[in-house]
Amino acid sequence: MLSLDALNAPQREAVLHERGPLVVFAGAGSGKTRVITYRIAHLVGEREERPWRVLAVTFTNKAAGEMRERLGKLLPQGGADVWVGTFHATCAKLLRKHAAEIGIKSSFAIYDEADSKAMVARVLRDLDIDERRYPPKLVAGAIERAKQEARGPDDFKVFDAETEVIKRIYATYEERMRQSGALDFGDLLFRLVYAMQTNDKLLATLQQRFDHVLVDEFQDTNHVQLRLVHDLCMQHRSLVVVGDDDQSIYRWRGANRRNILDFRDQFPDATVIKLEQNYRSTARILRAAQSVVQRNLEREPKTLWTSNPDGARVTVVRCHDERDEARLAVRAVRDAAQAGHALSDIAIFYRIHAQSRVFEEALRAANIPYRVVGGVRFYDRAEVKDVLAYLRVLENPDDDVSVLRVVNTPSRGIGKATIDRLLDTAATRGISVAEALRVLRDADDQPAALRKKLESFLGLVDSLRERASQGEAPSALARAVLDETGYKQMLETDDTPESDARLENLEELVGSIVDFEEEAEEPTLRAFLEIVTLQTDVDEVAAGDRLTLMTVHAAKGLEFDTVIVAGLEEEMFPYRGLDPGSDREELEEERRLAYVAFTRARERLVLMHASLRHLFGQTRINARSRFIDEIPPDDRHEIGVPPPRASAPPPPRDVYPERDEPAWDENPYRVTYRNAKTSERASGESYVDREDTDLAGLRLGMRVRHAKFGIGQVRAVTEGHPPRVTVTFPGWGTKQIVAKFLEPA
DNA sequence: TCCGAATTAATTTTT
DNA sequence: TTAATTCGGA
Repeated sequence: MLSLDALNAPQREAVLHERGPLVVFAGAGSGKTRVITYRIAHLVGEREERPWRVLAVTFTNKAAGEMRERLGKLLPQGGADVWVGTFHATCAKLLRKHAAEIGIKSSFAIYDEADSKAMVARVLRDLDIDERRYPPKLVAGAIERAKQEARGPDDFKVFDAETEVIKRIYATYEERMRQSGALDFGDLLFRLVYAMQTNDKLLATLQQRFDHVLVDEFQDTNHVQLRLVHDLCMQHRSLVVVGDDDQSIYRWRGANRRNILDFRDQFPDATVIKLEQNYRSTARILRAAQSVVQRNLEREPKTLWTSNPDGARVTVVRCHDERDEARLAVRAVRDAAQAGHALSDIAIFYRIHAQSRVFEEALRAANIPYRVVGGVRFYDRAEVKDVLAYLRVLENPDDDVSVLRVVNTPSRGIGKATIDRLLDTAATRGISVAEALRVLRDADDQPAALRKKLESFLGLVDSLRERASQGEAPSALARAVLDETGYKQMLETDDTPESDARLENLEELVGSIVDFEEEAEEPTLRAFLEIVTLQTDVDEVAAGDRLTLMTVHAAKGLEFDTVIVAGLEEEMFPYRGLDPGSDREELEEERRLAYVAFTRARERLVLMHASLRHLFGQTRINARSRFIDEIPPDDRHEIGVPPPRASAPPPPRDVYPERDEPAWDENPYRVTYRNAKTSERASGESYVDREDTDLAGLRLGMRVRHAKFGIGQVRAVTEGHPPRVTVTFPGWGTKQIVAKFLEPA
């Protein structure tokens, strides 16, 4: 008997919910995963639903893994049969199962973003389109977005000459993908949705397939994902979606918050449950987070509360620059550790990866062990991708992107000229690159030396493929690739520190294949390749007691005793990119991001901002983030270096003594702001801080005149060659202006 | 074909 | 600033 004692009233209601669609708005730390796992346990354990007819979808492999683990505890038997997986893995599974009806090979390769980009580049070449006018990255992005909106090449939205060209590229791209027997990430979802839409029999089959569908992080779904979920559950209409519109931080990846906000329009008979009790954070931290996100206009009304104690006030630390910030962060870490927090329960968050370096240096100097989450992923490393490309070619000879990747790696004298000839042959005859290789090898009009090189490459791949088809283990094949293609030798000959690291990575790759063979139900090469592309995050082994450094995005779903958020300055967080779109939506997403960041903290929240910051080789001076001032003054206390004076020279070095510093909480520079300006800015009227630091003769907040744009207000000053200033002009928006074109007004 | 200099661009990144 | 990509010359 499953005990529901651990659940509160709304949680229990969601778990026991009987019929029809249900949307659960689950605030941060309100126990949403618990609701999903208990509900599944209840369905299978109490209501005797068949586990293999229950589908739970997540976004990340990590979330899926956690769910499966928690389910295993609640449901000792049957838990393993429940379908728990990411959108992509679930679709891949269904696509392989129904490949014949859909008209694809069940051995399809899965292309990641880099592979798609390579494919676009190739199409560009075939169509003789300038790469600089149509950067592959941009075009691949457009195609990806189209697929997220369930639009094929024929439905691609065209509104100018450029999109017309992209549409053409898209069509050819699709053709080449088919030829290569490959599906990209977008295809995994779109092809299934499309197949259901065009094939009634398949639709009927799949609608029968699951009795219950549950979706986690529903606020992050995009259009196809909604369609997929909708189509899969229409028969039984047992759909439970769980999410938090305030934690929707992937709009730029196609996520549409409307999916959760308007769920009741899509499913008019939907039940709505809100989980508003937070079990994670102190009341003060929760208030801080809420007061920021509450300023957003479009959100589902809800108020989180907690029975946890008030806790300490949020610490706001003013720093001189990013190095000072790192130094003070180290102090905050030590202080938290002294208060009994394990390093593994402390994290430093930043808005962009570029901020991590200074922290790494400071932590290394301070001898504090840390790990950086994100950055280059294991399976994205060039050498790993190379070896995987060989393996993919063994599995699927027509995988053009992989063939092109390995054909001259290591170098075997098959250079650009030859590859051009290969691509031309493939394009004119409508065959794959692998087939074109054979054609050229057998062509009498080709130089004998070239034909010999091609023959040796083909012979190598064919013999490996032969071994693969004889059932040789994936790990043995990987070793064979390393030894027989000369890849390993190439690295050994190199004998640089980098090549050593690469060899180590390849050893690790082989090791991971061995692990896979021991654990997987079906230890085939195909299964391994699928896992590798769909599972981009390799779970690092529990690496001891370490501090965590990561972006706020990466922090979603995690929690720590102490959270330090760095770089809380205007332009930085809220971040504003190159052309400052003063988009309301963008600012609201930044606010949600801050909400996510703050709500990760259980006990201590430290917010840091620097008066001056070096970024991308420039010096920027920005006011501290409006998000700080949006926190109720009673819930924060402010420490750190004194604010710079107007026109003051840069503070002398000895203002920041390295030694003999007073303890963290008796900092003599402690200042508290509770003046009129705070409330003025809180209402969004002004970006101007009390700081009057100047640069290039222009000061923050100053009114300036520009010949074309008229009078505006200085929002940021950026040192460099030439110095630039960010100015907001009423009616023109925010512009970056070279300082000499401005004069004080 | 390959290497090093020049040029360019720069959030966030679940799969 | 840095890192990736492109370009030009040997």
